[in-house]
Amino acid sequence: MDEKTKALFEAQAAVIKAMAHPTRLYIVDRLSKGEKSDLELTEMVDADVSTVSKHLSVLKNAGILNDDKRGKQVFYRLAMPCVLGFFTCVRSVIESRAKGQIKLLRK
Amino acid sequence: MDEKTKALFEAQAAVIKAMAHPTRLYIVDRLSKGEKSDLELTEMVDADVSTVSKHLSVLKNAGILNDDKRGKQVFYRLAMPCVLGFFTCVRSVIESRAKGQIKLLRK
DNA sequence: TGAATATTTGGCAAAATAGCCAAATAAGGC
DNA sequence: GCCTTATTTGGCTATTTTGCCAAATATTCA
Repeated sequence: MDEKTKALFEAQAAVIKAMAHPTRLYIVDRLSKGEKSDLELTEMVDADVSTVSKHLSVLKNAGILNDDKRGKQVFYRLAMPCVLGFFTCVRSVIESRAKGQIKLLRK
Repeated sequence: MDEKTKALFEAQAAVIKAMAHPTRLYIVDRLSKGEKSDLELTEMVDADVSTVSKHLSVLKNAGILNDDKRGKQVFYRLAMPCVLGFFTCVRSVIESRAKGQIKLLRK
Protein backbone atom coordinates (compact mmCIF):
# COMPACT_ATOMS: atom_id res chain seq x y z
CA MET A 1 0.00 0.00 0.00
CA ASP A 2 1.69 3.22 -1.16
CA GLU A 3 1.88 6.38 0.94
CA LYS A 4 -0.86 8.21 -0.92
CA THR A 5 -3.33 5.37 -0.54
CA LYS A 6 -2.41 5.05 3.10
CA ALA A 7 -3.03 8.76 3.70
CA LEU A 8 -6.38 8.55 1.94
CA PHE A 9 -7.61 5.69 4.07
CA GLU A 10 -6.30 7.31 7.22
CA ALA A 11 -8.24 10.47 6.46
CA GLN A 12 -11.38 8.48 5.77
CA ALA A 13 -10.96 6.36 8.89
CA ALA A 14 -10.60 9.53 10.95
CA VAL A 15 -14.04 10.73 9.87
CA ILE A 16 -15.64 7.36 10.57
CA LYS A 17 -13.88 7.19 13.92
CA ALA A 18 -15.59 10.43 14.86
CA MET A 19 -18.90 8.60 14.44
CA ALA A 20 -17.74 5.45 16.21
CA HIS A 21 -18.92 6.28 19.70
CA PRO A 22 -22.38 5.71 21.18
CA THR A 23 -22.66 9.22 22.60
CA ARG A 24 -21.51 10.89 19.40
CA LEU A 25 -23.83 8.74 17.34
CA TYR A 26 -26.67 9.72 19.63
CA ILE A 27 -25.79 13.38 19.21
CA VAL A 28 -25.84 13.03 15.43
CA ASP A 29 -29.19 11.29 15.66
CA ARG A 30 -30.62 14.08 17.82
CA LEU A 31 -29.31 16.73 15.48
CA SER A 32 -30.99 15.03 12.56
CA LYS A 33 -34.23 16.45 13.98
CA GLY A 34 -32.82 19.99 13.93
CA GLU A 35 -30.26 22.15 15.65
CA LYS A 36 -29.65 21.98 19.37
CA SER A 37 -27.64 23.97 21.87
CA ASP A 38 -24.76 22.56 23.86
CA LEU A 39 -26.97 22.84 26.91
CA GLU A 40 -29.82 20.86 25.40
CA LEU A 41 -27.45 18.17 24.17
CA THR A 42 -25.76 17.85 27.54
CA GLU A 43 -29.14 17.34 29.13
CA MET A 44 -30.12 14.71 26.58
CA VAL A 45 -26.87 12.82 26.84
CA ASP A 46 -26.69 13.04 30.61
CA ALA A 47 -22.93 13.22 31.08
CA ASP A 48 -20.52 15.84 32.35
CA VAL A 49 -20.68 19.11 30.38
CA SER A 50 -17.00 18.86 29.59
CA THR A 51 -17.43 15.34 28.25
CA VAL A 52 -20.20 16.43 25.89
CA SER A 53 -18.18 19.44 24.85
CA LYS A 54 -15.29 17.19 23.89
CA HIS A 55 -17.53 14.87 21.92
CA LEU A 56 -18.95 17.85 20.08
CA SER A 57 -15.52 19.11 19.24
CA VAL A 58 -14.55 15.71 17.84
CA LEU A 59 -17.58 15.80 15.55
CA LYS A 60 -16.94 19.40 14.62
CA ASN A 61 -13.29 18.81 13.78
CA ALA A 62 -14.26 15.85 11.65
CA GLY A 63 -16.47 18.17 9.63
CA ILE A 64 -19.69 16.44 10.60
CA LEU A 65 -21.17 19.32 12.59
CA ASN A 66 -21.31 23.07 12.28
CA ASP A 67 -21.45 25.32 15.25
CA ASP A 68 -23.03 28.70 15.48
CA LYS A 69 -22.36 30.97 18.43
CA ARG A 70 -25.39 33.00 19.34
CA GLY A 71 -25.05 34.88 22.59
CA LYS A 72 -23.92 32.81 25.49
CA GLN A 73 -24.76 29.57 23.78
CA VAL A 74 -23.42 27.50 20.91
CA PHE A 75 -25.86 25.86 18.56
CA TYR A 76 -24.93 22.74 16.67
CA ARG A 77 -26.20 21.61 13.33
CA LEU A 78 -25.48 18.64 11.05
CA ALA A 79 -23.05 19.80 8.39
CA MET A 80 -23.22 16.62 6.37
CA PRO A 81 -26.64 14.99 6.47
CA CYS A 82 -25.31 12.11 4.39
CA VAL A 83 -23.97 10.57 7.59
CA LEU A 84 -27.56 9.73 8.43
CA GLY A 85 -27.30 7.05 5.77
CA PHE A 86 -24.96 5.23 8.14
CA PHE A 87 -27.84 4.50 10.46
CA THR A 88 -29.90 2.71 7.85
CA CYS A 89 -26.98 0.57 6.81
CA VAL A 90 -25.74 -0.16 10.31
CA ARG A 91 -29.19 -1.22 11.44
CA SER A 92 -29.44 -3.62 8.56
CA VAL A 93 -26.00 -5.02 9.42
CA ILE A 94 -27.18 -5.68 12.96
CA GLU A 95 -30.43 -7.20 11.80
CA SER A 96 -28.73 -9.41 9.28
CA ARG A 97 -26.18 -10.61 11.81
CA ALA A 98 -28.92 -11.40 14.29
CA LYS A 99 -30.81 -13.40 11.70
CA GLY A 100 -27.64 -15.28 10.86
CA GLN A 101 -27.20 -16.23 14.48
CA ILE A 102 -30.74 -17.54 14.72
CA LYS A 103 -30.17 -19.63 11.61
CA LEU A 104 -27.02 -21.01 13.18
CA LEU A 105 -28.93 -22.17 16.23
CA ARG A 106 -31.47 -24.03 14.15
CA LYS A 107 -28.90 -26.16 12.36
CA MET B 1 -30.96 8.48 27.84
CA ASP B 2 -32.75 5.28 28.88
CA GLU B 3 -31.14 1.86 28.91
CA LYS B 4 -32.76 0.67 25.73
CA THR B 5 -31.66 3.70 23.74
CA LYS B 6 -28.18 3.37 25.18
CA ALA B 7 -27.97 -0.27 24.13
CA LEU B 8 -29.16 0.60 20.62
CA PHE B 9 -26.53 3.26 20.12
CA GLU B 10 -23.83 1.05 21.58
CA ALA B 11 -24.67 -1.70 19.12
CA GLN B 12 -24.63 0.75 16.25
CA ALA B 13 -21.37 2.33 17.37
CA ALA B 14 -19.79 -1.12 17.55
CA VAL B 15 -20.48 -1.70 13.86
CA ILE B 16 -19.15 1.70 12.89
CA LYS B 17 -16.11 1.17 15.09
CA ALA B 18 -15.31 -1.92 13.07
CA MET B 19 -15.00 0.33 10.02
CA ALA B 20 -13.05 3.03 11.85
CA HIS B 21 -9.55 1.86 11.03
CA PRO B 22 -7.51 2.60 7.92
CA THR B 23 -6.51 -1.02 7.34
CA ARG B 24 -10.03 -2.31 7.80
CA LEU B 25 -11.41 0.37 5.55
CA TYR B 26 -8.87 -0.58 2.93
CA ILE B 27 -9.87 -4.22 3.23
CA VAL B 28 -13.52 -3.33 2.72
CA ASP B 29 -12.58 -1.25 -0.29
CA ARG B 30 -10.58 -4.10 -1.80
CA LEU B 31 -13.42 -6.53 -1.20
CA SER B 32 -15.81 -4.23 -3.01
CA LYS B 33 -14.10 -5.46 -6.17
CA GLY B 34 -14.81 -9.07 -5.31
CA GLU B 35 -13.78 -11.78 -2.86
CA LYS B 36 -10.19 -12.21 -1.75
CA SER B 37 -8.32 -14.78 0.28
CA ASP B 38 -6.64 -14.05 3.59
CA LEU B 39 -3.34 -14.51 1.79
CA GLU B 40 -4.13 -11.99 -0.92
CA LEU B 41 -5.35 -9.45 1.61
CA THR B 42 -2.26 -9.83 3.77
CA GLU B 43 -0.11 -9.16 0.76
CA MET B 44 -2.12 -6.08 -0.19
CA VAL B 45 -2.13 -4.65 3.31
CA ASP B 46 1.51 -5.44 3.96
CA ALA B 47 1.36 -6.13 7.69
CA ASP B 48 1.90 -9.17 9.86
CA VAL B 49 -0.39 -12.08 8.99
CA SER B 50 -1.71 -12.16 12.52
CA THR B 51 -2.53 -8.47 12.41
CA VAL B 52 -4.54 -8.86 9.22
CA SER B 53 -6.25 -11.91 10.63
CA LYS B 54 -7.36 -9.91 13.65
CA HIS B 55 -8.66 -7.07 11.51
CA LEU B 56 -10.61 -9.57 9.43
CA SER B 57 -12.13 -11.11 12.50
CA VAL B 58 -13.23 -7.68 13.74
CA LEU B 59 -15.02 -7.06 10.45
CA LYS B 60 -16.48 -10.55 10.44
CA ASN B 61 -17.80 -10.29 13.98
CA ALA B 62 -19.35 -6.94 13.17
CA GLY B 63 -21.30 -8.67 10.40
CA ILE B 64 -19.63 -6.72 7.62
CA LEU B 65 -17.81 -9.64 6.03
CA ASN B 66 -18.58 -13.26 5.33
CA ASP B 67 -15.93 -15.90 5.27
CA ASP B 68 -15.91 -19.02 3.25
CA LYS B 69 -13.42 -21.78 3.97
CA ARG B 70 -12.32 -23.53 0.84
CA GLY B 71 -9.49 -25.93 1.36
CA LYS B 72 -6.53 -24.46 3.17
CA GLN B 73 -7.63 -20.89 2.57
CA VAL B 74 -10.38 -18.62 3.79
CA PHE B 75 -12.08 -16.36 1.31
CA TYR B 76 -13.68 -13.14 2.41
CA ARG B 77 -16.62 -11.39 0.87
CA LEU B 78 -18.60 -8.24 1.70
CA ALA B 79 -21.72 -9.29 3.54
CA MET B 80 -23.27 -5.82 3.56
CA PRO B 81 -22.45 -3.83 0.46
CA CYS B 82 -24.33 -0.87 1.90
CA VAL B 83 -21.20 0.02 3.85
CA LEU B 84 -19.71 1.15 0.56
CA GLY B 85 -22.03 4.13 0.84
CA PHE B 86 -19.84 5.29 3.72
CA PHE B 87 -17.03 6.03 1.30
CA THR B 88 -19.05 8.44 -0.80
CA CYS B 89 -20.26 10.33 2.23
CA VAL B 90 -16.92 10.37 4.02
CA ARG B 91 -15.15 11.69 0.95
CA SER B 92 -17.65 14.49 0.66
CA VAL B 93 -17.16 15.31 4.35
CA ILE B 94 -13.41 15.59 3.77
CA GLU B 95 -13.89 17.67 0.65
CA SER B 96 -16.35 20.00 2.30
CA ARG B 97 -14.10 20.49 5.32
CA ALA B 98 -11.15 21.26 3.07
CA LYS B 99 -13.17 23.82 1.16
CA GLY B 100 -14.24 25.39 4.43
CA GLN B 101 -10.63 25.74 5.48
CA ILE B 102 -9.71 27.46 2.25
CA LYS B 103 -12.60 29.87 2.70
CA LEU B 104 -11.37 30.60 6.18
CA LEU B 105 -7.95 31.55 4.89
CA ARG B 106 -9.38 33.99 2.41
CA LYS B 107 -11.24 36.02 5.02
C1' DT C 1 -16.75 47.02 35.24
C1' DG C 2 -18.39 43.03 37.73
C1' DA C 3 -21.54 39.22 38.52
C1' DA C 4 -23.68 35.38 36.47
C1' DT C 5 -24.02 31.90 33.14
C1' DA C 6 -22.05 29.00 29.34
C1' DT C 7 -18.37 26.51 27.14
C1' DT C 8 -13.62 24.89 26.52
C1' DT C 9 -9.20 23.28 28.04
C1' DG C 10 -5.62 20.83 30.92
C1' DG C 11 -4.58 17.11 33.62
C1' DC C 12 -4.91 12.64 35.03
C1' DA C 13 -6.27 7.72 35.73
C1' DA C 14 -8.81 3.82 33.75
C1' DA C 15 -10.03 1.31 29.82
C1' DA C 16 -9.72 -0.09 25.07
C1' DT C 17 -6.96 -0.84 20.75
C1' DA C 18 -3.20 -2.08 17.78
C1' DG C 19 0.52 -4.75 16.26
C1' DC C 20 4.19 -7.85 16.71
C1' DC C 21 6.09 -12.43 18.03
C1' DA C 22 5.60 -17.08 19.16
C1' DA C 23 2.76 -20.95 19.87
C1' DA C 24 -1.40 -23.50 18.69
C1' DT C 25 -4.75 -25.21 15.54
C1' DA C 26 -6.65 -26.72 11.01
C1' DA C 27 -6.58 -28.90 6.42
C1' DG C 28 -4.69 -31.06 2.29
C1' DG C 29 -1.44 -33.97 -0.08
C1' DC C 30 1.95 -37.49 0.09
C1' DG D 1 -0.08 -40.78 9.89
C1' DC D 2 3.08 -37.00 8.97
C1' DC D 3 4.70 -32.96 6.65
C1' DT D 4 3.65 -28.63 4.70
C1' DT D 5 1.09 -24.64 4.23
C1' DA D 6 -2.58 -21.48 6.06
C1' DT D 7 -4.93 -19.17 9.75
C1' DT D 8 -6.00 -18.08 14.55
C1' DT D 9 -5.01 -17.26 19.30
C1' DG D 10 -2.37 -15.77 23.52
C1' DG D 11 0.60 -12.70 25.49
C1' DC D 12 2.89 -8.62 25.76
C1' DT D 13 3.87 -3.51 25.33
C1' DA D 14 2.96 0.96 23.36
C1' DT D 15 -0.48 4.11 22.07
C1' DT D 16 -4.92 6.12 22.03
C1' DT D 17 -9.36 7.17 23.91
C1' DT D 18 -12.57 8.25 27.47
C1' DG D 19 -14.60 10.82 31.17
C1' DC D 20 -14.38 13.25 35.24
C1' DC D 21 -12.74 17.29 37.99
C1' DA D 22 -11.00 21.74 38.36
C1' DA D 23 -9.44 25.79 36.25
C1' DA D 24 -9.60 29.02 32.45
C1' DT D 25 -12.08 31.60 29.04
C1' DA D 26 -15.96 33.99 26.93
C1' DT D 27 -20.32 36.48 26.79
C1' DT D 28 -24.37 38.83 28.31
C1' DC D 29 -26.70 41.84 31.39
C1' DA D 30 -27.00 44.83 35.27
